[in-house]
Amino acid sequence: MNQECSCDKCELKELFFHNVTSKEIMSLCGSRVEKNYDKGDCIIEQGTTINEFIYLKSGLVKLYVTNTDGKEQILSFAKPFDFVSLLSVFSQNTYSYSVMAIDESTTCNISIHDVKKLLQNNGPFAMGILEKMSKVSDAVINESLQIRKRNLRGRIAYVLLHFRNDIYNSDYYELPVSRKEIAEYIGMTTENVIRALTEFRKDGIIKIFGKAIEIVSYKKLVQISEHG
Amino acid sequence: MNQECSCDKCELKELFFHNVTSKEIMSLCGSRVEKNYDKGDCIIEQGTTINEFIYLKSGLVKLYVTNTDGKEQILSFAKPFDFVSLLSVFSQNTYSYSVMAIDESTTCNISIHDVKKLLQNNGPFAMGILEKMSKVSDAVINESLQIRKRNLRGRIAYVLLHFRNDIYNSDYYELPVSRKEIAEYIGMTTENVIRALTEFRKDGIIKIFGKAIEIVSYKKLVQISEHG
DNA sequence: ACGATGAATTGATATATATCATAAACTGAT
DNA sequence: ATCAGTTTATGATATATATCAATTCATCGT
Repeated sequence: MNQECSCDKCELKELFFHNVTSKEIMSLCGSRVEKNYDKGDCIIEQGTTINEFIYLKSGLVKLYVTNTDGKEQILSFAKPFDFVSLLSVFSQNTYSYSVMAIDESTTCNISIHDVKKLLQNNGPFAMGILEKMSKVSDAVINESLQIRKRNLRGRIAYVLLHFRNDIYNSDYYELPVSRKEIAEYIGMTTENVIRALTEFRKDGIIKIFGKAIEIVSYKKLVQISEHG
Repeated sequence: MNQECSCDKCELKELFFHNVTSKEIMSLCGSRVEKNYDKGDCIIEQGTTINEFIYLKSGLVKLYVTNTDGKEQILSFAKPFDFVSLLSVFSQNTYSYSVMAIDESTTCNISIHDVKKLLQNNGPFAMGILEKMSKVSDAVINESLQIRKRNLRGRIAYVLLHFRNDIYNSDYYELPVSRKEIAEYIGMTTENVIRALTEFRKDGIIKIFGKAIEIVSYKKLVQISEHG
């Protein structure tokens, strides 16, 4: 809460606002708050009022919407340096999706009012935000298209590669999500997610130890992702 | 090309940039070009360099990507006041999707360089763009989620209602797209799109005269859209 | 250590959707 | 008016996915 301001040392600063001087960033410091979340903690709840601009300093989160029938659809997984409260911030008063930590996470929260004030007065800062926002939206939309054009096996391969390449950079990793959550992400049933994983295991493409995955044949996984 | 500048009279101006003075908009006028397109004309081709900021003054367009296997996925339909070259403009050098007129359309094109220059110097203008961009991205993402959670019948009902409510504001309208394009939009086959339409017709929910659709029972269509 | 709850798994079956084949209706160019 | 190509339409069949049921496995709190 009242921590010593350390924004000028923040390793995230330049990534976001590479056109903005240290001094300008510092001006946000007064209202800046860091928050820690455990796995499973809710960071943003769909429907609540937006009054902070939130980005992820460390950890991993899922963005999802809850439908009227109670079912959840996962929009995207966000990793550090991704703005978490990005998509709706400038167009709506309330969040149209929820965000939950799927790993221990730290966010940096800034009063939306202060961000807007800075935007008005600082062109390069505005450009930085626009660029980042454009990138994040693009990524979410592209992800959705990628998933939609694949069948079950292709979708599972795509997800495994997504974690491999975009999150963990390793052929061995712990899935940060349940089979059910993978199902909610790719729009298929939990049972079929499990069946596809089992198939891949039986074909020697991956090894499975509970939540841990080892990619044995990266090549085959890419092929399945691309051609079903 | 060299038309008399009439931006101050442009009815679109205030919708986009309600915080920006007439004078500021005028500063863009030098590089502003209007272009007309016939139905079927390509406005933006996926992969080409982005050097203009394009928005739709009148008409109707489809945004789509062409996959490596030649198949097309329709992202969204855009109507006047929607930015057409929006999503990638600030994050990429080339378009990641194509835009085609599906009705006679007019666009207003502004040099992207000039827009960026104005953004740097004009906070309220930047805020206006941010808001609009946020809204458009939100809409595209939401559309995708809406479609994904429905089955064939629900998707068709959703699409018919989309044209009804968001584009034509009438229970009777001419579909601006082929059955194949509807299929590319909702991610199902052309045959099944046709079958669903036929079913609705046989059930007395809609009437079909070629491309023309008459919604007979709005209520039932909503019900199908919501509960399959 | 215990039971309780939810997660992962597997199989049998039902359902939805895709594919393939065919034909009629429509469209545009000559 | 005619032909070629495309769109719309319909049926038969194959395939993919969902649903339902039952079981094991893991995890959490008392």
